[in-house]
Amino acid sequence: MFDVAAHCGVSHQTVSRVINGNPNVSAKTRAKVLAAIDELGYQQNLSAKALATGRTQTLGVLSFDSTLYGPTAMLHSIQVAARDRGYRVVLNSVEEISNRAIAEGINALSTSAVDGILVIAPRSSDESEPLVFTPRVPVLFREVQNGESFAVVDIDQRAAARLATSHLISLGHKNTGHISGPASWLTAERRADGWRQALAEAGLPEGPVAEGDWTPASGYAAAKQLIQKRLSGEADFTAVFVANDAMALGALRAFSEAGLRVPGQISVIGFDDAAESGYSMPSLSTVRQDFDTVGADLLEILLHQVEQPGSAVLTASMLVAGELVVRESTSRV
Amino acid sequence: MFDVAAHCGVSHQTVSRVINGNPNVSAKTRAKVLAAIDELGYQQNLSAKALATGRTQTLGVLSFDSTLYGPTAMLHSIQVAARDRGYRVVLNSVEEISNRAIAEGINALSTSAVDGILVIAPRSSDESEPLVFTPRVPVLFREVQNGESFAVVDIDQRAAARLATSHLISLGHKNTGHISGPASWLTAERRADGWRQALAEAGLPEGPVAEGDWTPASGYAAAKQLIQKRLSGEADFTAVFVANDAMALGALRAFSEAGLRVPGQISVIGFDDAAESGYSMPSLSTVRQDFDTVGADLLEILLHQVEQPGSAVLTASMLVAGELVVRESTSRV
DNA sequence: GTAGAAATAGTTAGCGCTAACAATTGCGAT
DNA sequence: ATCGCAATTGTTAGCGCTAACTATTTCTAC
Repeated sequence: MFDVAAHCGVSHQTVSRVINGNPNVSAKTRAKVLAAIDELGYQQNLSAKALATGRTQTLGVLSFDSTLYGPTAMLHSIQVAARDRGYRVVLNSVEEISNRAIAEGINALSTSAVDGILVIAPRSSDESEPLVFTPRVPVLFREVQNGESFAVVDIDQRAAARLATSHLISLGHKNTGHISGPASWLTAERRADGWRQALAEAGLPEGPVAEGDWTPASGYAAAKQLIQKRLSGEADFTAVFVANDAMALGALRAFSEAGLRVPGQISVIGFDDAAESGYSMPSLSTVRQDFDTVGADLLEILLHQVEQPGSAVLTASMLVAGELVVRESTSRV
Repeated sequence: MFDVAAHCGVSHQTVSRVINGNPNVSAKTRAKVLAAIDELGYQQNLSAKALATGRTQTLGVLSFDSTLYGPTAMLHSIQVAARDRGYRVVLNSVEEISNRAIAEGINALSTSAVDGILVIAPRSSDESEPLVFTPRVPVLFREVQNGESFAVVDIDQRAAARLATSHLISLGHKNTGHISGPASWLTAERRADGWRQALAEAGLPEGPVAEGDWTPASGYAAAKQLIQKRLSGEADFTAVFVANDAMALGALRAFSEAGLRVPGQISVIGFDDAAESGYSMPSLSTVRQDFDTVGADLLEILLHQVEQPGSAVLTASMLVAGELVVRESTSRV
């Protein structure tokens, strides 16, 4: 910066003013400085700026170590939203779904010179050890455990699961099973909850449940378990709500291999509306999650706290509704 | 840091030494300082450290704006590898596949206080405008255009595509079509190239080609085009090499709707080995890409340049082979 | 007991930038 | 021509840290 200043005979402060768009610089000087910057290929040192201002124009995002559809789609939305708002993104991810891992991840990010932290990593259903961390910057969660009072913006998982289940019920299904995500995930728990609620509201019994790990392979295995229960007479069902599309795709194959026609004998509905879901055979009915809206809202709220530090922290939760997408895999009984 | 020093009656430099693991501190002093740090909840200011040392322990990753399997899997691998090596990751992504966008992305990252930059964004097949940027830090590419002399580590796209095509040829297919990725992607071009090479080596003619955009929807549409050509007698084929699994899934549906049995009448092979591919009906033969190896190798080379700045820049390209995964969608003629 | 080396701790300067204030310039009104 | 005010530009200090040096203590060998 001093080089640039020397090169065109002004003070370093004037250069700083030009770079930061300060209006109190004459057009002539500005042009001169700009030319010198260009000529010398000068680039601002962000560390020094951060040290002087205490702001880094960088947000930390704590995500989850996986290539699952949900987390990656969420990350992508956030990143685009952050860039639109002029913020950089530092990425960190947890390997494990637990409060301890999340607290560690937040701490790691908070030493990373960020102005705020967004936690989009899935939360654990284990609420025995509370999440404790000492935030130096605003922290915003996409998902919170019951009883936590952090601000949240998320898809309304429970309501969306109820929507899917109600769709099955409206088609006349009296016996609906569920293939859930891992019990350790809060999201899995909430989707299972929504399924249970919808059945209870309709006065219907809960069908058989099997647990998967979100992968197609696990959905395939879980569906086989359900089929086994059916064959053994332990439990019957004519419809299944699967907690994500990837597992639903695996389940479709398991049903097909068992000679059960979908939707003829079994209706299947998934969750996510992944790109593939419209092209399976049969194509998959599902619930679409609008990650872009959630990402934009999360960022909006976090930046509000970052940019107006004094203002009240929003604790009201904003829940975005899921959207039912009906395709071929569900039909009347 | 001065607070911590005052709190336990040492100099700030001693605190700095403790934090940075300098051995010239007595065990007693170290314990005292550590206790004070803990008590005061002190956290190091990364910006100040970066300013003083000129190093940030942060790498910039330039990715591509999408939720496509390849880019997200690659990003994930890199991020894990970087964390293992003690580096933070700043994420930036291009919206468009072009040299101009990549150069802009690199420049944006290079002002972001990073020690090195990894470009995993797909490259354009348009080589008319060369990629120009002024690196202040080491930059490593996953993919380079012909004639560029930057270091590269990548899956050997051409060889992997040849592998897939040779598999079809070895099953006796004399007429193999191709559903390609967007012509603007270098990767798509190279996969198409591999397909062409394999056919040429076997002395077979090139079957019909249709272009997609990597999505299942586009694969479905492209397959319909091929089917149309078949019906009109314009071109016949008994096998198709599809440039990624997502499009292949769409193609499977298109063939099924047209009453063409896979693999009975048409063999289909994809590329990627996405999680879903083992559970489609029929399950998809494909070529697996080992992103973890590529990610780890990329990081290795970049960090070598970052940490030993004087050393020779590796320009030799390391190409990782794809692995053939044979499932149900391919069979003998 | 003492010299001398080794281990440990403290002091000073400066990384590149911005905030706050001080100094200069330009320009219209008198 | 002179004044006063606004528009510009310059000066100084300091953000929190580490590098390089200097000072002190501790230990060993004689």
